[in-house]
Amino acid sequence: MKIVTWNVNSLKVRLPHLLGWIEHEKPDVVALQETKLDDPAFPRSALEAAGYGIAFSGQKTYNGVALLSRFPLEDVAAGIPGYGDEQKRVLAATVQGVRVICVYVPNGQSVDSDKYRYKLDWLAMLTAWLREELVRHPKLVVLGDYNIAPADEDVHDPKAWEGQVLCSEPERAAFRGLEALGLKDGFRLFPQPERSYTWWDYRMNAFRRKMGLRIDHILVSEPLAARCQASRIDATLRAAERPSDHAPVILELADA
DNA sequence: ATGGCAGGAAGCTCCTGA
Repeated sequence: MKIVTWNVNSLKVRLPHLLGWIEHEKPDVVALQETKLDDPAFPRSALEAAGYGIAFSGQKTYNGVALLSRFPLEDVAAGIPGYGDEQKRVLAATVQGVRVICVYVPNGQSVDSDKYRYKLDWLAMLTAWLREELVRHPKLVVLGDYNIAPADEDVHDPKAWEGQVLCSEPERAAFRGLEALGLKDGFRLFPQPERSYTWWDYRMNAFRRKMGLRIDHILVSEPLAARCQASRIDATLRAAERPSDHAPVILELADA
């Protein structure tokens, strides 16, 4: 099973990119973030015509998550239970016996902002929920835009980013807290090229200058880690016309 | 110290992203 995550930064704008890419890459499961579409505007027919079952939880202008799957999406659920968050950032479904949770972690804006506080609170709620989910669903994948670069090797200029949002120690501690639940960073299960990033600022020719961060991740529970065969970032789309500022991350899982 | 770029909604500018 090939599973991917991609922050599309507007599904309306990126639908042609997505359709072309899934036709070429043929993923089985796709987790999308920042669809920025209210549910009635979701491009349902185009994605169904491409051969995917779909689930989505969207809102106008901001946030919005979706799951596409070539296999049936079962037990679809949006949001973190018991957490009254109006922002559409979480969508879960079971695919082929694997619980798949798509997450769009808050950005945080800057470490001295209210949004940073919200980000850390949100991550604490996510972690508490996933601890329970792992009991119910030992085969668990949590993938999406985490808005956290877990280590200095995930940052093009660690000195410049030290202590900044996306790289700050409390955010990294929250990421380690997820790992402490038994979740593994799927990308790092395999040798990877240096300067592997998933996001590059639109400004200052950051992509061409390889000034990126690795902030999109696919975490897998231990039973699934044993089934992982490969993982990579596909940066080709970042060089396209009107690109998303994020690149897809791909994980290949052996059949059970 | 600031802006750079992009998308969306609104409406001739601002908010958010990361």
